[in-house]
Amino acid sequence: MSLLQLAQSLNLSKSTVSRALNGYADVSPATRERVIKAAKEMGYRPNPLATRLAKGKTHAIATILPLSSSHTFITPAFSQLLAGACDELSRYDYQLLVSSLPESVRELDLYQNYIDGGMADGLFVMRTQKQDARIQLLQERKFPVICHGSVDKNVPISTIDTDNYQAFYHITEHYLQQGLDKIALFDGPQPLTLSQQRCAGFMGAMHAYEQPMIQHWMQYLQLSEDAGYQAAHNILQEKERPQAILCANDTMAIGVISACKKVGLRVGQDIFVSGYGNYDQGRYCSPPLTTISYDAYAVGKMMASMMMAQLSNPDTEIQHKVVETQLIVRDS
Amino acid sequence: MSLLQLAQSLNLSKSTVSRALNGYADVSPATRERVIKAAKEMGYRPNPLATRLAKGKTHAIATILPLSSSHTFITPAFSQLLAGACDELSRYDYQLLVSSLPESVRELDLYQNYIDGGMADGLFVMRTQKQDARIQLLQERKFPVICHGSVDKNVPISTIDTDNYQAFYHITEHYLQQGLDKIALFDGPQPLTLSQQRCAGFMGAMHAYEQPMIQHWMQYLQLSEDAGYQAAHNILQEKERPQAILCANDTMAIGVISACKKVGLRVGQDIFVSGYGNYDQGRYCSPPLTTISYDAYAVGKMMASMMMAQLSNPDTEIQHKVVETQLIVRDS
DNA sequence: TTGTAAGCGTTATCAG
DNA sequence: CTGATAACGCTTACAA
Repeated sequence: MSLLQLAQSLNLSKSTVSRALNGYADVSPATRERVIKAAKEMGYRPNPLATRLAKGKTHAIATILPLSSSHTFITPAFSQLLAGACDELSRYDYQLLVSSLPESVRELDLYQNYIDGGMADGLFVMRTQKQDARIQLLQERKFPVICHGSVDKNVPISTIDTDNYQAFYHITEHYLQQGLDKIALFDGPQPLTLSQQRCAGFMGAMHAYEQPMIQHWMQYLQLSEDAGYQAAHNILQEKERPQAILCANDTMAIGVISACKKVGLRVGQDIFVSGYGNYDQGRYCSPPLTTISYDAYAVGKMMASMMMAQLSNPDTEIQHKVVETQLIVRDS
Repeated sequence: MSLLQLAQSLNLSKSTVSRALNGYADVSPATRERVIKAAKEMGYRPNPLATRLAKGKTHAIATILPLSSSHTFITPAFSQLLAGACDELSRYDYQLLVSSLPESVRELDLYQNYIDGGMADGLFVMRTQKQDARIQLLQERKFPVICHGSVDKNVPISTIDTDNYQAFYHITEHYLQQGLDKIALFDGPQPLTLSQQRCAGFMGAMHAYEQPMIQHWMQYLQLSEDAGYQAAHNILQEKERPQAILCANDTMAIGVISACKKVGLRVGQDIFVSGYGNYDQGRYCSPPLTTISYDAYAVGKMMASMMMAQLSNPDTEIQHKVVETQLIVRDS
């Protein structure tokens, strides 16, 4: 059932029917009613492909999964974020296009594809980096983007992120106030802006409390259990060991806890460990993990609505949203 | 840069250029080479919307997230599955369309939308039910579908699922062989085919070992921690209590373990608990959870390739793939 | 208020 | 082998 068929069955032209259906003003109430009624009866559905071709909009926002080759898959936080984005987009009749990065494809090529491929009206970029080639590319081409993670001040792209600095300042302070001042930081991969902010938060607190920092206790690691295990295992061999280890996410913290147990330390007594993200795995590990929590679903929704705002009005002001985090103190 | 522009710059017609680019035979090698070279130089990219409109194919497969209103979000298994599907689809230049079910929308309406909305060439249906209205709808309209979960024998739709019967037969047998014969089954929601198969597997083993089953120890529950906790808490009040509780997934099992601890039972000694899915949360809970594992990423890939097969040839035989599971015995 | 006709960027059918 | 020309189904000036 196409627009043409519907129009013919009503003895009207395609344009009139189109206008009636799309709520344009210049169509008589009587006609409009007739059209709408017929459309409903005959079960007419506009072909979205045709609409989009005509309008030059795809009504889709794409995001590239940070996964699969590394076999780490989606973190719980990311899947909540996806759900939030999905829900919000659907309110605007937009779709979420999820694509993965196949082994054989270079990441930038995939972005390039989206830029001049016309498959999406905008892109969500996750986990920004300090000198992010993706951002640079997208911005040069003026492709609509919302980032999860910061970008350079002079780059006119809207972003959203948790308050990484504040979160790590806070948790550092938490341990310091308990008299634990020998603290290690197992940060995320160095290029990520979130890692740098967390590091800054940690150092900020250490400075404020006039605590010395031990260089090789501050490490940039992969966000994996294994990386956490290895690094902790190494450090804990030394004569002097930290009283607390702050990890960049819960997964890494789980690995650190294993290493602590391995060398006979009681987590929550001899040594303390914290994570980030408030994943299930941390809630149920032993001892339950002290962590930093935030509402990833809400972040996803926000990314979607920021995107919609930008698409509907390209002059929308750039904004950098900062999301509150919450320290969840458990037994670790 | 459109096809027309490219053609003009080469003094050729659109059709010739199109044919050259799409690898049709009836174009001279010289021309083809010239066209391909120019296309590359000028950075020509076909507009996918136009291609799809002309071809009548969207090159997208949709799936509807089982989530968000319930705020349970995506299970780890499901996100791995998504990643697998995504990866495989991309090899065929297909996209994965992820949509959620907004609060205000009826599930069937959303499916209806996909059927006559022309937004996707096929649909992945997850967690089939016994009398599944979605399946019925899709099948009536002959919409291409691959199901995760069984369907009625006479319904001509391809499916893939883990071997639920076998898995639960096996784990039941595992406990029985250890002399634990008072076993409870906390199954998933009754309408799900997977619940019924697991129940059958459990009963099969109990029969084979000539063990009586206790009716009210066999319950259909939500796949949530809370449901597990409540149900276990109730049952454990009674004078006679089970020696083992088989749960429909790891999340539920976590709840059951909490309840056991609450009433002072030592899991792994006084009572045993198992899950399904091999989620992280089970690997790290205390004691580590005995569970049933399978390769969800591979399942996703398979669903994608089954879909591709069906789309490329509608006469492809219906198949029902069964995926092996693996019993992972830990301390619970 | 309605209709005509020209796009949107491809593919596909037929002549030549 | 190549080129018109008509789809695909919709939107949108511009006329009437």
